[in-house]
Amino acid sequence: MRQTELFSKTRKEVPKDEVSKNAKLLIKAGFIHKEMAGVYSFLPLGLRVLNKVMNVIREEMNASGGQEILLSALQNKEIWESTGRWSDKAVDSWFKTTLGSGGEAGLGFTHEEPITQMMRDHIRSFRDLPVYAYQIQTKFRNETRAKSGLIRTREFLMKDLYSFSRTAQEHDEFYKIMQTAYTNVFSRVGLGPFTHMTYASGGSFSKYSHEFQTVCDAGEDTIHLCEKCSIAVNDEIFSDQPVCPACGNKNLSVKKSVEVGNIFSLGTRFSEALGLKFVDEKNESKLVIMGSYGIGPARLIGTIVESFSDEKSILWPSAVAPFSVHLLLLDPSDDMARKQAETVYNALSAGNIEVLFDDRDVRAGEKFADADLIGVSLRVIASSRTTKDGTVEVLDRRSGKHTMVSPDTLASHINAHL
RNA sequence: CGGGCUGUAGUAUAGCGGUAGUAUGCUUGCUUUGGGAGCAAGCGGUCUGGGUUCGACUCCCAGCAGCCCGACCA
Repeated sequence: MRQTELFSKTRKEVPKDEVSKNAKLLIKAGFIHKEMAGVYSFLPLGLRVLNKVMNVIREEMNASGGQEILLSALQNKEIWESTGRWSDKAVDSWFKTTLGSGGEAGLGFTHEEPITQMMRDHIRSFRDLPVYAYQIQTKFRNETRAKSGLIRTREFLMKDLYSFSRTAQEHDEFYKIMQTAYTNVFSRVGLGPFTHMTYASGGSFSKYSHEFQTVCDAGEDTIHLCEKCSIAVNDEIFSDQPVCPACGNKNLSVKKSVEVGNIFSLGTRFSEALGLKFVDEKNESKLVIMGSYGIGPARLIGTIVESFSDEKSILWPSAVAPFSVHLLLLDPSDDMARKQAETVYNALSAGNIEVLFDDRDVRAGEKFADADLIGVSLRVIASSRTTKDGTVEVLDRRSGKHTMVSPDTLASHINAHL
């Protein structure tokens, strides 16, 4: 993509109402737009990152047997009444709205109820199970205090997968598959080294659940981490579970962290309330065993920025970078340099390498500053200097190494560094 | 939801009960061209509603919005 055609702008100063590093940088670099407190829109650059994150998640969910669906955001009050979760006392973060016809509807903050209800149409026999369905969809939670940029918002995307199993054993097997899938997701988006499976409260569903917590100063959670096992215990249950659940280590270190994912065993809480049953091999009617598994893709982006940036620049992990290469043309008025840059741009694009081409008529300093901010790790520079011997300069921001590369071998050089 | 703070050009800030200033941005021109360059001219502003006052951006009240601390986070 040519930067002259990118409508979003970088800015030198950030609006004073942003405090968190992730929101500051993402707004400064033109990835997101703040709509109101706790509500952000995605601009072209931000959407590219979001799509990459969502595709990583999709690939892992699909590989685990998940089938993608899309449930409605508007929620039927009656279904929620049958599980006791419609009242504002039970759930204080509901956004509710009045229908033109006079009734009430809610904007979904999660989807256990509607999917359980829906599955009654599709699950009858043990032959129909197990079922694993997921969606990536907008959730609404009326947080009394949004904060931390993309980490805690009122409207946010969530990948939520729901599992429907015949037996507790079948459920447990899938639960472990999800643990692996989640580990893969966080590892692929670059957060693996800082992300730890964490024992946590099961909320209203069960005694315990598992969270995936990324150690990060911007986090709102506190965990007790076993450095040996990379497993942690959430502070909320630490009094019940004061040692590492895997090795019994008592020397756990206290860390601030962001909850980037969680997985719950739901048992029959929802299948019972909504009557989701199946007939087993012996013609006996049984309740379906359920689980739910969530990841917030936008929160994940916020956490990635918190983890891989300084005050002036982002450095995206390559799997989620908006582009693979940022091509800078430094002397746009030099015909030779422009021609070289155009040739490189066309060649890389033809080789299916995603290139952001800074073809703007602005000074080198501004291009460098913007490129640092936007955060693509591989930078290719064409200028009146590089036309002299026909090579272009490649900077790998991760290592800080500059290399002069001939345009013929550029594509393979880049593929080797992605 | 309790407590606190703040609303001045697109953005960031200053100031004052009496014609609102600076930086940045944007427009135009000239000069520049490997780290947000320089000069010149121009564009653009007091959250909303009441009150006090001869006069309110400034003081008072309310509303709305935003931020911070705490509580909450299924």
